[in-house]
Amino acid sequence: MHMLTKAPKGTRDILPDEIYKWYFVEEKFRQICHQFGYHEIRIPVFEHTELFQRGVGETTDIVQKEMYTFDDKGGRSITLRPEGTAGVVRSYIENGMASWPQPVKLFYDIAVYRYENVQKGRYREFHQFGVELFGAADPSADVEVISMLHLFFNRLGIKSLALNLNSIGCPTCRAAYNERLKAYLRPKLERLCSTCKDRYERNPMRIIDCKEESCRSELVDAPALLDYICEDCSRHFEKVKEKLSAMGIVYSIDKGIVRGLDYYTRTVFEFVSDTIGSQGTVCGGGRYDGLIEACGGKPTPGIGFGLGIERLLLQMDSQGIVIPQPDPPDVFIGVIGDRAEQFSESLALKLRTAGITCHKDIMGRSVKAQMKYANKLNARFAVILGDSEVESGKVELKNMVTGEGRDIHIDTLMDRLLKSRQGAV
RNA sequence: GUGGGUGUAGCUCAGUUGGUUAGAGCGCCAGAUUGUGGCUCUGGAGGCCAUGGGUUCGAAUCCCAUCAUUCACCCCA
Repeated sequence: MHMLTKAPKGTRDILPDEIYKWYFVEEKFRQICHQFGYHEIRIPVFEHTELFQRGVGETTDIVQKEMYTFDDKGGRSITLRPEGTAGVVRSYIENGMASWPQPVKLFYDIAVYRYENVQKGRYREFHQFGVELFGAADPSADVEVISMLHLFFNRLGIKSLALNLNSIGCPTCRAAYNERLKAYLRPKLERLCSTCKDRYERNPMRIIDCKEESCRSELVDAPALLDYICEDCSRHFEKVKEKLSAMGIVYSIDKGIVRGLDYYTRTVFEFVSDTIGSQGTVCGGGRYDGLIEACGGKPTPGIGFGLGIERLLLQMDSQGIVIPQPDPPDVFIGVIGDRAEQFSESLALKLRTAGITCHKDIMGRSVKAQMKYANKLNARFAVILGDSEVESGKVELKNMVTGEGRDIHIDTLMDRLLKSRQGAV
């Protein structure tokens, strides 16, 4: 197939026969956000490249090799957003949200862009729900965010996502840990892979995450960050766990969660599926108490998550969750002849004005073809308008499910259609 | 960036040891006597057999390359 008629790698069309699923989860997400006090923010698709370099982190894969970056005609370096947090943080600072009533709770529903090789559940353009909560340092904030996700998944009927939890400490205890880790690794340094040698200086913590067999074997008794976090961080984490348990939210500790973004602090978490392929992380999030300051704002605690919509839908599909399909059209108006054509156009407008979903023939087809079309549309009723109907004012209102027809006066059509929605035909 | 699988109609797929004009089902359009859908029947449209080379008298079929797609590694949502 030619390039001209082929969507770029990693992108896809969401067609009408699928879009109702998107509407459904989007609506559920909006609902729950409003219930938890979040307001929607819409941010640009692109930002200055420096924002992501700073806000996501220079050592991350996202910044090092996955960004869609280009120079605009004014010579500025621009990048398509690879995630939502950085843009929202920028907006928080730019719009002086520090002087809004605290905490500031925002949510978004966006497309994001990463140059990666595609596979199941991974695309170059994909979609995320996300929230960002600014100004609340207390463990209550962590727990509220997680409980919101818990409720969201429950409402969608999703049962089998595992919640994994970790704490990656604060800059202070992490620095101490990094020294400890480096001391552990120093004699083994030569046997680590090349990326890990690089990480050793820049971000040793991420070596823990390396999947290379050679590195893994060197790491078997490496110190785990969670065992070395400072007293404050530890107390914070204990509170989070305690509160989750009190709310009956089941979790497990995964000391391996490091998060790909540099500015995460303390609580990090994931909701993971084992039924949607090897890319099972449906939602990932955590606390980023250093990020706002790093981006030029006043020191402000923050916490949030990103939730992959494609993966969410994959998960629902893998569980056999049926999303309700949109209501079929109320009525199809078939037309024969010029006089009826005029009449039917006015009638259709009148019905539509009253909120009735009404389709009519605009192809000039035979009655038979029009009825076939009405059937494909799944219309609940059909009427045919010809000269005799226009003259007499009587039409046959045909129930397309039962096949029964009944003669009615055209002036009562609207009323009957409205009533039929309540089950009375 | 690295591996494996797959490329034939809008979709799902047949296509024999290489042998005339490449098929089916679904979908689309039209018809089966007057102005009525679903079931059935008939007909029609729709293919550079991914692309480019090669082998051969002859290639959808065999070989090579490229591209696309898909799964996986890595990483992440």
